[in-house]
Amino acid sequence: MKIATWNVNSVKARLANVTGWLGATSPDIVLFQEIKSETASFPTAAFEELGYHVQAVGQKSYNGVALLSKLPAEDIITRLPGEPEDKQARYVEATVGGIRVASLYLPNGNPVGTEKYPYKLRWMERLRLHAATLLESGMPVVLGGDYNVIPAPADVYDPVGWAEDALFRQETRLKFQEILALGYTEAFRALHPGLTRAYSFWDYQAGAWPRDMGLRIDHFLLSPQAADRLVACEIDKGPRGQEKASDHTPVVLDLRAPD
DNA sequence: ATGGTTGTTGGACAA
Repeated sequence: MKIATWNVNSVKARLANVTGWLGATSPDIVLFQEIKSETASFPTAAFEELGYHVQAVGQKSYNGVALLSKLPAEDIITRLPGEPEDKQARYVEATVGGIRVASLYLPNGNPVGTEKYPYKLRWMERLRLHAATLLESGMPVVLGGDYNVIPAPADVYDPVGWAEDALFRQETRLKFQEILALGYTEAFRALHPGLTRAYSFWDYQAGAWPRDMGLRIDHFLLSPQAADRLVACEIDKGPRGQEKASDHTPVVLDLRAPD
């Protein structure tokens, strides 16, 4: 079972790149972030033609997530619990093929010192509480998406320069570690300990892509029942080098079939 | 080098 996560930075501006990659790669489940589309205007038909069921959760201009699946999605939720007044479209979760899977777009949090950073930390605490609840089900759980978290110095081209950024500062990394401490496995690092320059995002500015000035901020967190089935987790840098690329590139998880 | 780029939208904001 292949599951891909990809911050596409506008699904409409990226439609040719995205459908081309899906046609070639054919993941069973696809998690999008930053669709930048209202739910009603999401290009559902283009993905149905590729054989996917489509769950899109959008808003005007910003944010937005989607979950595509070759098998039907059941028991869908479209909000992260815990702050009902939060209307930002950042979360969708469903059961597909016996796996509880989420597409999440964690707040960026910059600039630190504005309301954006405490919002990020509150959102992370809500995710921690919900992730704990999900473990109680005993189902395999896969939480994939753009976490806007650089977990460790090896995951950023310039750790000193990024020390106080909302994606890397100590408080952010500790909160991410608290989620892992519940019993979740970060799939890519578990399979590639010590690997450097394995990035999933390169800014559009200042030649970040040709200079390989990247960040690893797109992750899969796996419950123990999902981690037991972990086969592979790879970053596909191909799409980032294409014309009209997103600033993120897809990460692909592979889980073996249950015993 | 107080810069640079992309997307939504139709100016300013988010990343």
